[in-house]
Amino acid sequence: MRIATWNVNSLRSRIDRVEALLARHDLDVLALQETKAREDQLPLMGLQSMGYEVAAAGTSQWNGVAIISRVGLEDVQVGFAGMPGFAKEPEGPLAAEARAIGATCGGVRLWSLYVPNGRKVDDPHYLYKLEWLARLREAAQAWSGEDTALVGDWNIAPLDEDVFDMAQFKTSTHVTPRERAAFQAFLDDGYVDVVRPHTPGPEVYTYWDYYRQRFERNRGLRIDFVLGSASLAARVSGAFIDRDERAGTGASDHAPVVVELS
DNA sequence: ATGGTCGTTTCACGA
Repeated sequence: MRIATWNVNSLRSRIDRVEALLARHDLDVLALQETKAREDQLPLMGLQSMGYEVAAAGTSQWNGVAIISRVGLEDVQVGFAGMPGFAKEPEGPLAAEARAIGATCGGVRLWSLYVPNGRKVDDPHYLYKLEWLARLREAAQAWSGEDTALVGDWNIAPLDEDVFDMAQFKTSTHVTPRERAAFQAFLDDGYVDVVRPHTPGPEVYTYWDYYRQRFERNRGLRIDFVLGSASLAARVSGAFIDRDERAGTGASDHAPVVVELS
């Protein structure tokens, strides 16, 4: 079975690329983030004709997650228990955000995750990000004994080598000790980064900003991950980052990450 | 400190 995750940065504007990606890598399951579409807006006919089912949640604006599968799509769940919303004002109402969708596909429990960006360290979104990750960790502890994959855009670069220039991130989110500790907590609970062992070499970026020709100059970040529970990690026979998908015009700013399971 | 580029039921905002 072959699974993948991709921050597509608008599913509607890149549906042709999604269909090509599924075919090119013979994918059984594809988790998407930043779909920027409500479920009723999705162009599904092409996917259905290819034999895939789709589960999605989101708005037309900037968030949204989806799972595309041809090996079953069961027990779909939008959000996890305890997932916080974001309050625009202190004590204000919590806005529900479509940042997580889970489903069982081919016997694997897969979660497509779009971790909050955090914006600036002194922004309320930063604490929201940390809270969101803490609640996800609590939920994920209950799933660690099964074949579980936590995949998506984590908006954290866990190691200095995951950043093209740490000096440029001195005051930025994505690299702060608290964010890195939040990521490490999943590893402490037994989840495994199943991609890194299969991508030797110092440059393993999955994201390059649209500004300043960052891809052409290979100035990127590694922020997209597939974390597997122990039993799932034992099934991983290969993995790669599809850099070619990021090249040229009309690309998402993220590259897909593909994992092969035996 | 600033600005650069995408995508969105866009002339502003989030990434």
